[in-house]
Amino acid sequence: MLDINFIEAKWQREWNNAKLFESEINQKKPFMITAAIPYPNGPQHIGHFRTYGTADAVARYKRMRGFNVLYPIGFHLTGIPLLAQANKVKDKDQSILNDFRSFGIPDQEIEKMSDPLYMGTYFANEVKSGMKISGFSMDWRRVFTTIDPKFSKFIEWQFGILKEKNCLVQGNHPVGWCKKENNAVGMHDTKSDIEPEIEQESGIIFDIVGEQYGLICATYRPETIYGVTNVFVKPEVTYYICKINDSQNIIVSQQTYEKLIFQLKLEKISEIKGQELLNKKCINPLSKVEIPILPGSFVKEDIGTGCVMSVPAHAPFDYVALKKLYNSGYLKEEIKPITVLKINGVQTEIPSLYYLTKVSGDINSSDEKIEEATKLEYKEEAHNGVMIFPGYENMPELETREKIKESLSSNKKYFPIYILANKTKVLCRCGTEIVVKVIDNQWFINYGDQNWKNSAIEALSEIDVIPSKSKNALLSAINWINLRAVARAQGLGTKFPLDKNYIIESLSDSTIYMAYYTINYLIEKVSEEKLTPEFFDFVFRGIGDIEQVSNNTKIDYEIIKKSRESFTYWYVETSRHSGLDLIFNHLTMYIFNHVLIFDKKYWPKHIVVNGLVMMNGEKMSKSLGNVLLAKDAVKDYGSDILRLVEIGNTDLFNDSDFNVETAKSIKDKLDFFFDCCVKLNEIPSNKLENIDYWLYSKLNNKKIILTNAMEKLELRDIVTNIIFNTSIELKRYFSRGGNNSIVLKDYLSDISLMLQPVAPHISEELWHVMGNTTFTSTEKWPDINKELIDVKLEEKEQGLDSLIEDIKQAYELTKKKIPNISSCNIIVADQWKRNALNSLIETKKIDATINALGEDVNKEQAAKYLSQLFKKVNELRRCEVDEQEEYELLSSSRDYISRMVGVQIQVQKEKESNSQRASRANPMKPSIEMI
RNA sequence: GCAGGGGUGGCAGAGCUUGGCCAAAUGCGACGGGCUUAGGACCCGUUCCUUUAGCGGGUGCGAGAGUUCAAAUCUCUCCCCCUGCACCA
Repeated sequence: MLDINFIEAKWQREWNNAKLFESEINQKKPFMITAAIPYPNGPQHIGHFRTYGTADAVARYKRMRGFNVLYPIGFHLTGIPLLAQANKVKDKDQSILNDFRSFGIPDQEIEKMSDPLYMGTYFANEVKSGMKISGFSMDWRRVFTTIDPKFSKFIEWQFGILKEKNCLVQGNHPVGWCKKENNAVGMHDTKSDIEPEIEQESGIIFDIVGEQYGLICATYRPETIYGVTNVFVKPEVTYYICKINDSQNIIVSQQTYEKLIFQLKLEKISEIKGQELLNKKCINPLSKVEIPILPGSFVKEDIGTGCVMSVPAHAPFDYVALKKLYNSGYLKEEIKPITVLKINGVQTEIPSLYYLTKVSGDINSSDEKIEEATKLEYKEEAHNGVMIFPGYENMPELETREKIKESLSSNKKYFPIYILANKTKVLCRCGTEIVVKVIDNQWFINYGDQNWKNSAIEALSEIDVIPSKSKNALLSAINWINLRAVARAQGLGTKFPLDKNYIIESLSDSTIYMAYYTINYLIEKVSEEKLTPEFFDFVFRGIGDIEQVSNNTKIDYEIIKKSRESFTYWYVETSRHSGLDLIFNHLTMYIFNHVLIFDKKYWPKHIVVNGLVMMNGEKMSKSLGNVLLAKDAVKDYGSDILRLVEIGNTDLFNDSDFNVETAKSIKDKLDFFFDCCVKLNEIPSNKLENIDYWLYSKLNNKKIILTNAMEKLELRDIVTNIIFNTSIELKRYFSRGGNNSIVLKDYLSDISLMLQPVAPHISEELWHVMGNTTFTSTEKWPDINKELIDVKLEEKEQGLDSLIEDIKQAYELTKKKIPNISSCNIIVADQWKRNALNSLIETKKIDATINALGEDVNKEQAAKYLSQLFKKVNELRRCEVDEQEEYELLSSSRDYISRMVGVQIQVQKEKESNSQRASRANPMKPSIEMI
C-alpha cells in the first residue's frame, strides 16, 4: 500500500534539496509556462488542481522532453473584491465571518482582515502553502503580487507605452452610482451582490406648440417615431421644466429628474402639473405633425422621463390606452394607428392588435397579458421587421433605429438615457437606491482601433490554441472588443499615471505581467525609484544603450544585462494557461498588449484554455456549502490523486459532493501498480513468449497514445489510458499466464515515467521502488519502439477474448437446457474461407472471388458462404491470421480458455471435424459446439 | 438581442476534424454471482429490445429532412441548454 502523505512529503523534500525547479538560463531550449494568477480572497480550494495541476503536467512533460522549463506563479491582489470583503469584515457581516470561521481561520486573524491588504496577504500565503504541499513544480523565487511597488513601476511603464501609442482615449461612460456615498457602484458594492444592469434608451424631444419647452419621451424604439400619434403624461404627477445642456427647455417628471441629473445637464426652472399639459399639442420632431398630449394612467412617473410617446400600431399598451380613452368618451374621435413596419408573411393592419390577439388578449386584458404581447411584438419585429414608411421602405428595423437616431441627433432632439434594467431596485450597501451616472472624461483603452486589431489577429494566426475550437472564440473576441474603461475610483492597485486620483482597473494591469517573472528576482535589490521606463524599455524592448541606461538609472550594469538576457531567453517559447471565462477579456487583452509592446519574436505562441469547468470558489462555498480546501484534500487524498481526479473528471464542481469513489478507485489502481513494482524481483526472467510480446505491443501503443495526448493536452485521455487501461492490461497479462520480469520491468518503468506529469510523487516512488536512483522528474519521456507493435498479435489476443465471451454466453444459455455439459469443441475455419474473405473485400464480386479460389474448393459451399458475407461486404475486415496460426493460438491457449469459461476445450480444424456446426466457423470466429 | 460553446446509454463523459470492427471507450451507479461469520475491499457476469445455445435481428446518439453502398460522425432546418456582454475578477 502506498502511504500517499508520506511519499509526497518525501519527494517534495527531495525535489527541494535538489533545487529541481529553480530555473536558470542554460543550453537547453527554454519553455515558459504561466497559469492565470490566483486572486486570494479566500483559502485555496481543490479547484486549483485543475488550473495549476494541468499547467504543472505540461511543465513536467516538457522537462522530460528536454526543455528548460520555467513555471512561475504570482498573486493578483489588485481590484475591488478584497476591498469589499474587508468592508464586510469591518461591518461585522455575519455571513462572511461565518464563512471564514468555517474555513478554520482563527478569530483574531479575521479581525485583522478589515484591512484589505492584510486579508490579501493572508490568503496569498494560504494559497501558496496549498500549492507547495501539492508539489507543483513552480520556481518559488519568482513570486510577486500585483501591488508590489516595483510591479507598479512596471505597469506605469506599460501605460506610458499605451499613452504614447495613442491607445488611451477619454469619453463618457455610464456607471452604477450611489449618490449618498458619491461613488461608482459595482456588483461587490450592492446589497445581495446584484450586478446593476445598465441599458440605454432613447430620449426624444417633442416641442410643445406655443410654449418655450418640449416633452422628452424615453423609448426603446425610436424607429417608430413616424408612428407616433400622441404623447401620454400622467395628470396627477408633478413635472419639472428644465433647461437641458444650457440650450432648450424640456419637461420630465419630478422623480425621474432626480435620476436624470446624473446623466444629463439639467437645470430646473419651474414646475407644472401633468393636468396642465393635457390641452396642449406637441410636434413630432421628424414628421413635424402636430399631435395631442393625452392622459395616460399607466405611465410610471419614476421610469424613463415620465413621458411616453404613443405608437398604437406597434405597442399594445398604447393601443389599449387609446381604445380605453375613446370608449370612456374622453376622445371624441378615435385616433387611427399609423403602421410603420411589417413582417413579411404576417397580414395585419394593426400589428399591436394582432399580437394582442395572438396571446389571446384584448383591450381589457391584464397588464401581464399586454406585457406578453409587447415582448412578442418587439422581439419579432426586431428580428424580422422591415419598414414600410415612405423613405425607409424595406429597411430592417434595427438598421432604421440607428438612422433615426442620427436624424434626431442632428436636430438636437435626441439624448441617450440610461436606465437600470434590473427587475427590482438595486440598493447600495448603505441602503441608497442606485442610479446611473454618466462619468465624463473616463479613460479607456481603445481596443477598437483597427490597426491594433489587425496586429492582434495576425498574432492569433500564429498562436497554437488548445483546444483549437477556442481559437474561433478568441478571434471573435478580438473583433468584438472595443473601448475598455481603465480607471477605477477605488480598490487596490497601481495609480493611473494620467490621473493619480484613479487606480488602474485590475484586468488591465495583468496583461503582460508574465514578462515580469523573467526579471523580478534579478531586481530584488534594486530600489523601486530606480526602475524608470528607460530600464524597462531596454530590458523588454531592447531600446537604448546599456551603459547609458545604467548611468541614468544608477542600476548596476550586470543586473540590467542579466535582466535583458533573461527576458530574451525565456520569453520566446511561452505557454499561457487560462480559463474559458477569460477568453473575452483577459486572454484577448493579453494578445493586444503583447503585440503593442513587444517585438514579434516575443508574441504569444501557445494558449491553453481550460474549458468546461467554471472556476468559482465563492459560488461553491455559498450555494453548495461544501468547500473542500486544498490543504484538507491533500491530507485526505494526496496531491497526485487529486490531480488525477481533477484532470480525469471534468464536472467535479457541478456535483455537490467531491467524488470520493473515483478518488478511491484511482488510489486502488495506483496501489496495484505499486504492488507490481514491489513484487518485480520475485518474478523470474524467462524467454519472451507471445503474451510478453503482446504486453510490449500494448505498451508501445500506449506510448503513442500518451505522447499524442500530452502534446495536444488531452488530459482526460491520459488518465484513462495510464490509470485504467494500464490496470486492465496488467491484469490480463497475469491471467493469461504472463510472468516475466523482463517485460514487466520495461512496462512498469515506462508507466512510472509516463505518470510523472500527472502523478509526479507516485511516479518517483514507483521508479525508486524498482531500484532506480534518479528522479523521474529529470528522466527522459520514454521513446516509442514501433517495431514492438504487433498488430497481428493484438488481433489474435482480441480474438481470443471475444471467443471466450462467446463460449461463456453459449455455455450459460445451453446449461439451462442440457445441464450436463462438460466440454466444448471449437472449430477453426478453413484456409479457403480466409482467402475468400480477403478476396471478396478487394473485388467486391462473388463470382470473381469463387473463380480465384482454385480447384480444391467446393464451389457450392463457397458460394453459400460468400453470399452470406456479401450482405455486409462494405463492413468486412480483412483477416490476416491464417488457419494454422489460429489453430496454434487456440491450441496453446486451451488451458486459459478452459479456466476462463469453466469447461474442457478441444480444438479442431473445420475440415477434420465431423461436427454439424463445423461449417459455421469463420476466420477468427471459430464455431462453438457444446457437448 | 449579439457572441462563443453544447445536446450521446441510469449518471458523468469519450467519439464526431479524417463517415465504415460504434450498441458506442473509460469511470461511477444498479442488479446477479464468487470470496467472506458479516461488512468493506477484491474478482466474475449483466445493465436498449429481441434471440430458435454464441452467431444473428431490430431500434438507437435533441427533432426532422438530405447526401452516401454506409452517418453519433457530413449538409440544411427547427427545438432546447450553458457561458460572456465591459469597469467586473
